[in-house]
Amino acid sequence: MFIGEYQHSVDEKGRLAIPVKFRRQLVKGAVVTRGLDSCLFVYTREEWKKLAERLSALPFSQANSRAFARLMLAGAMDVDIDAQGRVILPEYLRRYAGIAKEAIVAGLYDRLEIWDQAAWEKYKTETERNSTDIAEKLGELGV
Amino acid sequence: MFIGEYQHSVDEKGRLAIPVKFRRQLVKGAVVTRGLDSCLFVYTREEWKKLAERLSALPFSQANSRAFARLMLAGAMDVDIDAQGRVILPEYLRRYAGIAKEAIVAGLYDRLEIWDQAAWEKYKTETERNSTDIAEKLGELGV
DNA sequence: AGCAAAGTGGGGATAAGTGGGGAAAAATAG
DNA sequence: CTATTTTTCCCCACTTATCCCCACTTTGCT
Repeated sequence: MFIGEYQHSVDEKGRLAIPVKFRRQLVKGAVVTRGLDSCLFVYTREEWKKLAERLSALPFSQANSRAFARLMLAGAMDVDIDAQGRVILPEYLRRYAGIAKEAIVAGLYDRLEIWDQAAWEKYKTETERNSTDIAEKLGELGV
Repeated sequence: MFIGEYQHSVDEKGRLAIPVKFRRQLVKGAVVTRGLDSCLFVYTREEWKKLAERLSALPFSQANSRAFARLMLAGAMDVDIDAQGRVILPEYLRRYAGIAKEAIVAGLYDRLEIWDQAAWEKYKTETERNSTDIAEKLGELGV
């Protein structure tokens, strides 16, 4: 399970260090995808497989499920961790998440999220300002 | 398992390099056919066999399922990977997909798709605009 | 303060991507 | 049936990108 928030830099080759705490769970490989709110999601291979199977099971005769599966599956990239504990983020994913130099790696229980640092700060302050509203909505969900 | 999105060029002889990550699964040969949304589908021989059987089992009485089966079955072409990891795309398939010079090879779990680069970009931006409800769809999948 | 472990950057070897030439095979005409 | 042309396939070579390894820096702990 992934918990915590870490700041790391992305070098010129697009490499990003995975925090030590998360490495052991990802040595068998990870899958990085376009996530929501302009960040990237990182899943273990097993977690990803479950998701991909559900996506590929969507009827391919229907235009919108075809489109959805294409975005998710083609947008994904499976990556390996090098000897220094880093992964290479493909250029198109960095561009999608607007990751320049400094990135945030956050653990969200069953996945990691990778954010551009500035975007993360912005998102956090906005969310904190709205936190009472969000709390009310969570209440509606029975939490 | 095919995932990810790769850009490759088609040379004057109609040859297209298969991304390294996909080659091992296709060394035994592949089948390229006309796909949906003006792209080409690529299956392993085994996957193609399963699909072809399902297609030929479609109700013969319905005009549109007949047309669909014809599109895919009649357009299919058996291709081999050369020593450089490339396949030759027949002229009629390149014309069908509008592939000029730059092509995109996308992994969609159990098949590859080959797109003309410009067509792919266009399709993606249009789809992204229409799927602000990605979150909802992910929710439906239980993610 | 010193040691160890993690983070970061870069250089060199190796593999992948791409284009083109030539041999073998096939097709067509004489 | 043979000769010439065309097409297909295989191999070579150059360029570019990827991967692997080494080394320095920083951080945290004893």
